[in-house]
Amino acid sequence: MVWISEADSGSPAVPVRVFLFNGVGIRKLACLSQTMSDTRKPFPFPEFEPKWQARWESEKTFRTAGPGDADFDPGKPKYYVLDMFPYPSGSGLHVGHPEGYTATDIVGRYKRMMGFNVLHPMGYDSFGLPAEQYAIKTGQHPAITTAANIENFRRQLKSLGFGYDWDREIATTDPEYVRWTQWIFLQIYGSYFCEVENKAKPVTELEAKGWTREQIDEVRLAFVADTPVWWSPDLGTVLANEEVEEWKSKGHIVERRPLRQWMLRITKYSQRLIDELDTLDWPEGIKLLQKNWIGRSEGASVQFEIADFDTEIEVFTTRPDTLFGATYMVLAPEHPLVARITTADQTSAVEAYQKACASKSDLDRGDLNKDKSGVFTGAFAINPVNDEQIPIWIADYVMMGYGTGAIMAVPAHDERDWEFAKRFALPIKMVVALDSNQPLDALDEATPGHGTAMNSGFLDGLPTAEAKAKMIDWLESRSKGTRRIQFKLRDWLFSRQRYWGEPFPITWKDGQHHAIPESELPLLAPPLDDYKPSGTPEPILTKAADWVRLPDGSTRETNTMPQWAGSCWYYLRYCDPTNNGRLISQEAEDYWSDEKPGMVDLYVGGTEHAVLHLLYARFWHKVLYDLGHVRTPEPFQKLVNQGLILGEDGVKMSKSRGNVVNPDDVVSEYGADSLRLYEMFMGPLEQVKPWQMKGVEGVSRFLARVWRVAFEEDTVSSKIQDVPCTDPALLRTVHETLKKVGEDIEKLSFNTAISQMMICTNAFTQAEVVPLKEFIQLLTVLNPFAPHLTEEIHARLGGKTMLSEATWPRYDEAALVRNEIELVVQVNGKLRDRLMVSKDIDEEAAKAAAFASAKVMEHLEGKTIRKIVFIPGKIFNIVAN
RNA sequence: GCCGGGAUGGCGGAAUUGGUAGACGCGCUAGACUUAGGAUCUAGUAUCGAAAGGUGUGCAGGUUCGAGUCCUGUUCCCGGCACCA
Repeated sequence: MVWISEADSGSPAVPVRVFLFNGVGIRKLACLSQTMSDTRKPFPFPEFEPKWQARWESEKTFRTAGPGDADFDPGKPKYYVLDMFPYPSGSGLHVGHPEGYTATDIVGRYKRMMGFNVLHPMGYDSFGLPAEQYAIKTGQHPAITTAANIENFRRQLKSLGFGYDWDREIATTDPEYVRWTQWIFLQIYGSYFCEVENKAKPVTELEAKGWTREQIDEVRLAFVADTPVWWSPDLGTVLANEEVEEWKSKGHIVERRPLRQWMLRITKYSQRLIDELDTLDWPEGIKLLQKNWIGRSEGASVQFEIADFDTEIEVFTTRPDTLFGATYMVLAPEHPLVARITTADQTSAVEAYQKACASKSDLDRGDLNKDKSGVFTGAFAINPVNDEQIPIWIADYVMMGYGTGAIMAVPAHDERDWEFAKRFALPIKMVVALDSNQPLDALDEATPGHGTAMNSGFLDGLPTAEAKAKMIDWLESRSKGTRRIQFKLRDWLFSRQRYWGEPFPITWKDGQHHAIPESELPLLAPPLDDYKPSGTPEPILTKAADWVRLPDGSTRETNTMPQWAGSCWYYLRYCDPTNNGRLISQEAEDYWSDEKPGMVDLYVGGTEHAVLHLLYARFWHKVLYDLGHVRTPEPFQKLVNQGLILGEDGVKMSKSRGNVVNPDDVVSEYGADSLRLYEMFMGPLEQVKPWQMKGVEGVSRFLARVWRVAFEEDTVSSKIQDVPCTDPALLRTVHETLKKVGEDIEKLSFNTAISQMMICTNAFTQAEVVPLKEFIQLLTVLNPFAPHLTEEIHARLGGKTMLSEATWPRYDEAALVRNEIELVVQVNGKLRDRLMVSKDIDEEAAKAAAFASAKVMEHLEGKTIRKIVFIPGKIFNIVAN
């Protein structure tokens, strides 16, 4: 039997059944279609997949009842399973999307069948630079292209049969969504970080204490600062550090320049962002990535006086124990003190060097890793421990952005300082003897390790850890330094000069910024005819003069927020997506949170967001938590990263390589169920794996076999009988399948679950009689994986209800029991025989059976038995020599 | 350079966590049904060997009655960070 449909016509096809048992079929085929391969379907999915999708949609099968809904049952346990929502690009869904989406769909459907109230929503991260670039190219407003792209994504997602609650669909560009993104910004803007309580609090508390407006602006979590930023003249915006590479690789110019920008004080949360990772069920690798990104190091800050100047230089060091070995100092070329301390005869050299550095990016600096460069300022600092005068240099291996932008150089024990000292013939003084007994005078490289202090006055003889502590105490007692913890994490550059983003809900008057009233939210960007970058750092919204100028003489902030803003909190909005009075109702927030630290039970998405989205979202969530708007301290309890799907050639899919697989093509050729199943059967979810079209055919054949167990031609197979299962082996296979599939879904081990269902299907194929009840149990556990096919078979077998609403079948422990097992007999650990024995055979009986085996005796010939190892039910090992 | 992850048949991958290596699928081989097969079904398929049997989880050692799994060293591949003081 073959099904024919006009798969490529784009309209829902009416399938024509043709039986190919004679030549008529082929002639019919030939005239109905140009190429046979396009139209041969082993089961009629082009007919039933859209049918079931339409039914789920019209019956709202996957609608989730929440607090406030009439059918809400507060007694049901909640389960929140979330996908990283897509950026709706013009090229549509990539096969990487359905990988994670199918995984969460299986878990969501499974949890529903297990009796959970499952929240499994979908939406669109629809602001962003690419939409604006496209708008510039085509002259169409980004709202139009974005809407079209969303529509295409929605169609594709629906064609895959995902059980989303479409009533909760959101897009970050929706005005109602923008309202709450801006509202959260105002909460951040209206807060400061209280160091005592280690949390954010409203700035109104400071007002009450009599702080001035200027003082408050200094501590807000959202603030304006002049910082060197990455600016792209042809994109017309600044970029975050992390975005620079991406746009550069697309051929855009990116340069460094100081600009006045909005920043968010994420650095205040550094310690909490590290500590609270421990409460989360995330891959250790991702936790480590975040920890390294935040980059905590413990040490001390030390004050160095400058000879002949009434000023000091502060440095940060993780090795205060090596202070006696500091033989020179280095300032970053941009350090504000450089101009002041440089002596007249060094000025021209210093300025030339500064200029050379300014034209280099950080990346170029990195390339010069090996070759140290620098210039002497002519000034000297005084080492606080021994009052020695040490020269002050400037060099680009010291960066302004970390620590204080100045270091004490200890060339004997730091590789970079060593190279620099060698290059410029600066003194090297050894102050730590390593634990290994190396000769102290034959030093030919830096020794950064721990050891015992030497040449260090009051520290001599102390191991590094103690020497550090003692030195800090010494510095603190003389007010020349303090214990200090330093983080690599920088404050978050939060403003962009683009059009297609949320405007800041801020106005300016007399050089001061003000929040606009909540009642004026959402503040939407005005329509513009021209989004082209002007080549200047002026935000594009500046062009909308009428919008910018307000009647009271104040002006609007013209920067917009970065794309991350919308994705920082979307998981909250899904809980209560249409609430116009609040970000999320108290009841919804309360119900969808539980005792675990993270609100979302399972979050699946790509590794590319390991440090950006996942760090930003945690930060926003913590601010909202501190201010009492949410009751969990973390957003995502369990995180799983799906592995990248490579092209058939084993490399990353890309248009230029021509190895991109379009999900639409797979769906029309093999059906949505085959695509879903294949993506899950490829291998472990987290693993990187190449696409194989032959593999899609393989799972498609499996689904066809399931179909053929039920149907012969187009009638119900005579093998299907509504009788008790009398074959214990078949019954055992079915119950093993019920057990394993459930356990494997819990472990997200979908590939092995599918393999078990294949085994079960093969057993049904070979059985003389297929008991209806057991077959439907298989269909039920297969339903989360292949929902359309299973619903269709179930309905055709007379099922009145939908499998999607079935309860998960429980396996029967009794059906799993085997009376006979295979006992493996080994001689010296090598397999010699397998014996069918009773499942609870004891050692004596096992021994008798083993020694009755000719194969075993053959290998024992001429040997003395030394030992016998018997593992009941598994192994009988004879050790002999 | 530093930090992670990985290496199992021709291919994607299994292996109850120390107990029969290669489940399941792809591919391949042979057969059956066919005018036909890129459909379906049956059997086989790590490797050497005619067989008995030997050898096999990147490589070299070690622990153990027994190692893909644990320990030590090492090579290669992938990802991240990269002068972070």
